[in-house]
Amino acid sequence: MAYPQLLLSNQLCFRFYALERELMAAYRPLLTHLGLTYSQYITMLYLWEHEEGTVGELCTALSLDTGTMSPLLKRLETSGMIERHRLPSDERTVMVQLTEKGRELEQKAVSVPDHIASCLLSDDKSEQGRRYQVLKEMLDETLSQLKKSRNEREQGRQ
Amino acid sequence: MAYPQLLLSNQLCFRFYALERELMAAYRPLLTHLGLTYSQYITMLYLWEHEEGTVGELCTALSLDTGTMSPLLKRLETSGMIERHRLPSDERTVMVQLTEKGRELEQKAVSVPDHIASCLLSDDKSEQGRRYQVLKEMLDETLSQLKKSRNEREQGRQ
DNA sequence: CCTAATTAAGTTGGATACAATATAACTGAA
DNA sequence: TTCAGTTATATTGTATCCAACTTAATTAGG
Repeated sequence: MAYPQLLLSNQLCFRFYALERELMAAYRPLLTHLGLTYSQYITMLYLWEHEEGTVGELCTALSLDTGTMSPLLKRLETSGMIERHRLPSDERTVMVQLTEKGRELEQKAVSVPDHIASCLLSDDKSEQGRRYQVLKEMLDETLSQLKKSRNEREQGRQ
Repeated sequence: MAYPQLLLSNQLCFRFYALERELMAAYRPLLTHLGLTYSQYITMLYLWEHEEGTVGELCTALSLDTGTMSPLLKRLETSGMIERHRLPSDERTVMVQLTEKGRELEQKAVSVPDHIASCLLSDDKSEQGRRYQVLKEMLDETLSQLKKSRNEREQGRQ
């Protein structure tokens, strides 16, 4: 091969790409049991934490586009987990709120993180907690660096 | 909040999810310039490395389903990057090969990894290489652990 | 030799993602 | 006051993803 930087096995990014899908595969059976997809699940995580939020706040918190969020919320509403109401003070803004059914789902979701953790951690549990923490920090750093690069890129285009 | 394990900010998985999409956003303008999406790009990476491969080999190498791969290859064929031929020795198997146009695209792709690296690394370049290596290893470990868990899960179901 | 099981790709259907566009509501400057 | 610009959300179009199913070809057991 003429270009070692083009080898799949050398690529950090392919690891992220593959890992993300493998993670989703780990979540899928657990979340299917709750009647959720992963993006619906993190939307519910936000709502369990904040009780309510506008579409814009959800988009910002989950780094998702309205083109993803709007139909997703429509499906969550159809399945009875949330309600949507336009604010009387500003009819453009849509407030998303948990229904009783949506609130109750939290109980069934409590075991999900532990189950996922057991898929992520090796049988040898020693040192795992610390590695977990180090990995978290590296991901945060990488993510903020990527966002910084994107901002600079988008500034440059204007 | 009653359940700290359900806080978005505590979740390792949400970091992976967000990071993967931020990475794709970094690739998008570069790859659009080549007329590729990310999954088409890694398909080309495989082919630049191996010159050819069956649909099954590509699915295995990229951890993708035929339901993703078949239409993707159809689009790469339409855009003139690859050709597909069924093997005379086994008419079920489809061999994917680079066209001349597909081969030539490699030259234009050479700069992509460096560009992405510059988005990933902070301005302070000291120690970055080592951290990069540590991160790679942690991702590999995590990925193989996830695959192991999935195998055990699928074994258990049979 | 023949059919049942297996294998390799392709297709279909549902749900993301995101760019680009549309729509409706709000804001502000002349 | 009015309308040009902005803002918040929704919609449309293209491309993934994956589960489930289909089709065609090969293999293997009787």
